[in-house]
Amino acid sequence: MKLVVKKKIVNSPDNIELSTNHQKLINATIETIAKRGLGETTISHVAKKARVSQGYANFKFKSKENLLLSSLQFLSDEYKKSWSKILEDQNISPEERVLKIIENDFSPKIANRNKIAVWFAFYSEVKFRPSYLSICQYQDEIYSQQMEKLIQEINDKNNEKGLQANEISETFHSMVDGLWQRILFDPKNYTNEFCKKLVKNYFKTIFPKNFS
Amino acid sequence: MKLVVKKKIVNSPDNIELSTNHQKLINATIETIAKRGLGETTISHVAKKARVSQGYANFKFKSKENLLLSSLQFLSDEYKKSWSKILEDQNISPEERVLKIIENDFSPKIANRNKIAVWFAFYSEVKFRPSYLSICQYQDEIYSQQMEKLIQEINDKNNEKGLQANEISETFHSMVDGLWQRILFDPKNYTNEFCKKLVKNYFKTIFPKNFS
DNA sequence: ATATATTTATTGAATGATTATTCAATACTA
DNA sequence: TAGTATTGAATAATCATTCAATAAATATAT
Repeated sequence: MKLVVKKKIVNSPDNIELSTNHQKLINATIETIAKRGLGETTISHVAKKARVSQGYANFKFKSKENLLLSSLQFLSDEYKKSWSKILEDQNISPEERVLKIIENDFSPKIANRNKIAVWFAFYSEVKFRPSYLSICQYQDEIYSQQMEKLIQEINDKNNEKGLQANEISETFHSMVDGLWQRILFDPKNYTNEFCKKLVKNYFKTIFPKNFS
Repeated sequence: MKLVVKKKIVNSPDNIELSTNHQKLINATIETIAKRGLGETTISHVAKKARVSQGYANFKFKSKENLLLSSLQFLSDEYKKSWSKILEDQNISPEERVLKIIENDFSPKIANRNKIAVWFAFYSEVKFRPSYLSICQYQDEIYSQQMEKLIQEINDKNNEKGLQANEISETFHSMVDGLWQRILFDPKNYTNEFCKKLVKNYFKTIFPKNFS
């Protein structure tokens, strides 16, 4: 009756057919939220998209809430992995590293309207669900810490403006969050390239010698 | 059975007892979203908080959707009024105007965790409800336009960095949105004063001569 | 190998709770 | 008295969750 596919192969978010049911359901959840919003996301929609029964989805994740939480965790891990790679890369100057982080933050894989809509769906619940908040906070915190360290390195070489690394890092971080929001609201004007340019220009203003 | 209060007096969001039923319901909606989130906001909760019957809330606004929309419009108008006042004020330099706008954007009345949570509740639906999007877009657009004009004035006097007014204005706008988000996530570290400082320092960096 | 037993994975229909919406009945006002 | 404002109980729809039934996979015995 049911299409039988090979199981337990890989987590491949892009190829739903090759994933485990666990991963299929998480991907389907993210796609459903991107398409309909959190409020209109039902177990039934998700199960249909993942090609499993409604009952199974609930059984596998114990509750809808747990499925949503797992999906947020997946998104967060995915993002973290992408910039961790940049930080692990050794032979590279802090300036280049900053530029690569900007490229990553506004790459189409990260900063597209679907993904951002999903992030905002979870953000909007952060005040009411401590479990969502802690995932988002944790991510923010390590990102901020790493970024501050990086900026400190640049600052040590060449700090004309007398600004603290912490301030620059917070400002940068806020800018990125704000620009993501603007991609959601007004993707025509806020293209990924335009956003990158704005952020790069911010660094040029702060460190004219380092970012030409 | 029901407490009778004087009607049709004033729109006073802070004193629910003195408002019209229309305004009472809008205030109650905003308070309920702030307390429980959009997903857990029911007509029944709102009606209870506004001290009217559930049926009446629906009758008055024709639908829940319409009540939510009216509440978003109210929030948007409230914000717009506060900065329009600053723009209308004549005898004032563009620099002072910018500073006043920053003060306003991070005043406790505007940038508190409850209000921001409500904004984010609506933001999260913007991709799926064109009516929400158009209210948010319209607000953003006029804010951006006015801000750009203001920065152009400053730029004309003293543009060391060779940056375009448009770019500075977009950067500023993104920073404000991003900082609001951070007040929601991490109010301990992102106090209103800290946010103001970050934004003011941005202007100092761009226009060192104008913002001392 | 083949048949059978046991365990695990998956289904889908039933349940019960929640909730927007309707509307006839009632209270209030002029 | 007529008209308007407001109620609250009934309705119908939606949905998360449960669970007995079935299918598939694996182990065991022949």
